[in-house]
Amino acid sequence: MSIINQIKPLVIKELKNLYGQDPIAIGFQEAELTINNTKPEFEGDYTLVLFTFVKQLKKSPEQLGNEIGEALVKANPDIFTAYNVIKGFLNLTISDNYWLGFLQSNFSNTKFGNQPANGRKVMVEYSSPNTNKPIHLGHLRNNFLGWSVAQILKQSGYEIIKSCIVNDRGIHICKSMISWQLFANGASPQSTNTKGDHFVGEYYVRFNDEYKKQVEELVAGGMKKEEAEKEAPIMKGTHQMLLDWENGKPDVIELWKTMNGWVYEGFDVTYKRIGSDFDKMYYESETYIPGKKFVEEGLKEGTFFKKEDGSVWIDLTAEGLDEKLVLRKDGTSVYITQDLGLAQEKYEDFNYDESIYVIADEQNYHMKVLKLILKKLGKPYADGIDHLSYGMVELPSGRMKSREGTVVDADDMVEEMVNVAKKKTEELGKVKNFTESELVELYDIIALGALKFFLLRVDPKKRMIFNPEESIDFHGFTGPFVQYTHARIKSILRKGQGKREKAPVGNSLLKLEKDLIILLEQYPAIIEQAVVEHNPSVIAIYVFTLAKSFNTFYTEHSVMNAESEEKKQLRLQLVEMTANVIASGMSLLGIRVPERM
RNA sequence: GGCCUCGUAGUACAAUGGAUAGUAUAAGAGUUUCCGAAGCUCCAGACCCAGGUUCGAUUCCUGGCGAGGCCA
Repeated sequence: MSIINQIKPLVIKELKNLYGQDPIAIGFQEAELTINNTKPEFEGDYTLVLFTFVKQLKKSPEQLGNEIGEALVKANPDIFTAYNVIKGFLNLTISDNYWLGFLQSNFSNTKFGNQPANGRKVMVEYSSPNTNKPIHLGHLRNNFLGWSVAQILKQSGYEIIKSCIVNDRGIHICKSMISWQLFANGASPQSTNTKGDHFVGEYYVRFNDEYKKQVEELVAGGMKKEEAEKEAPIMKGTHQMLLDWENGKPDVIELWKTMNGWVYEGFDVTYKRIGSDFDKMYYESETYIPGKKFVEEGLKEGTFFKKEDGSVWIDLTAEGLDEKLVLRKDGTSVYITQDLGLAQEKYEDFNYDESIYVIADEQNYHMKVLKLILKKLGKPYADGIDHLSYGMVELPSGRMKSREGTVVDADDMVEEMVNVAKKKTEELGKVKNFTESELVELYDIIALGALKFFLLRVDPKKRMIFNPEESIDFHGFTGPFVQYTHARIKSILRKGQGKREKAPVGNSLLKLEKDLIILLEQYPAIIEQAVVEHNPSVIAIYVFTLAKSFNTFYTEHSVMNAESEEKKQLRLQLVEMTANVIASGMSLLGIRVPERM
């Protein structure tokens, strides 16, 4: 258990001893105690805020602080060595022996921070691509978030099923298909040497160009715009194709399969490159049918109702929302229909305790409705549904728009980062003895490290801005900074191999040594926070802070030329644990760390 | 029109009902005979506005202004 959580019950205990009442009875809970890191300008490691008690106990903060501080030190000399009170704050100093004991029992544990299996099963649905366009920067945020949250939960003892729902049907897919029929002349990704998803994406764009042209021609011929938009031959063809698809017309199905196949080949390359993987794929072309069945059941059971025109609805006015359409009058499904069916199917497949949906925040309302409907239907899994809502990645000018060609393509982005990594590395000239394949791997590690860190370091809920003019930095609060720190430590450890036997207790810690240990000790609590919040950014921030703290220590104190042999052993342990925790934290973000760079 | 987010240095991001609001970048000044300078040190610079609750509000509440999103 982390030291901060050990302190709380001790404080409660002393309060009880000192003031003769059960503190819980007079309103104190452990959770209400505020204990913070002591600010660097004051003496101490952790600080108890005293204002909370002042009123109930009718004592001045100074008096309270001194009484509690003295009692704590007296009762727990092995933990606390000193205290001081400034204004309403009780600063506590933790004994060096505690920190040293902690270090010695954990420094070589590469699994520090992991938790044993807890028997809970969680599905994480992420990525969820559309088969008519390649993956872009916004999808990358989704992929990295989903993968990382899954990893964080996995290391914390949860059983994880990563799933992906592919949007592979509907009018938009037909647009790409008809465009291919009209313009491709039988071309394929192979014949044009194009990545499959990009190939199909081009025909989707081509559709829109042609459609616009046809509408303009019709309008020029005297037709009204709305009518022209319906009458444009390419659009009529698309609608026909959708009908043919739903009716299973063989040549349409064949084309659909072929073109989706191309897209999947392209996606596979990208997923492999960025490290996304899934345990279970779902396809909307399959889930829309259970969705309809789901609605039928809801009708029978009475939660849904049918209007005169035959459309099916649910009334959510009692919940402060409105009436929501779940099936169109022609019997075709809307988005929510499919999602209802899919939720049911996922539960039947895996019997999960929790189901996390990594979906952009523009779907907040939709997800709220989904959960609400499932709840109204009394589904046992409704409460376990959790929307991990993330903000859009925007350009300085606003949202990315495919029509304006401002979409940042994922493959291009990765490629660009690899080039930058190569250039920067060559400039520094530290990799002369690397083989060609080692270099390729290193550039990949750095490039993806920079990209993932950049997208994960921000609170998922907040939208973030990416400026394509400035390529992602390698200095400061970045992945490569952390990776570099790791490489430096590994360099030290190569020199000090086999020399990390136990250091004697009683060694008094210098400030920068203690700062590092305190941070290391907080790692499990940080992971816990990331688990509760489903938020990888706390890990990114932590790992950066740790790397920074190491760098400060490193310039000030020598490891291999330490003042004494004991100090050297201690620092080797300290540094090894730092490397382990950096590697561990980065792995939770899906980022590899190099031995040398 | 209704509902939901969000307003923190030039820029990009943190944190917190509590001590002087952190970090990075960019700008300025240093730093390499000594374990890796993708580093380190110093120096500047911000809580949208107005009320309210509180011993204490950047944080919670209300209103305004501004940005974004969703619904029909």
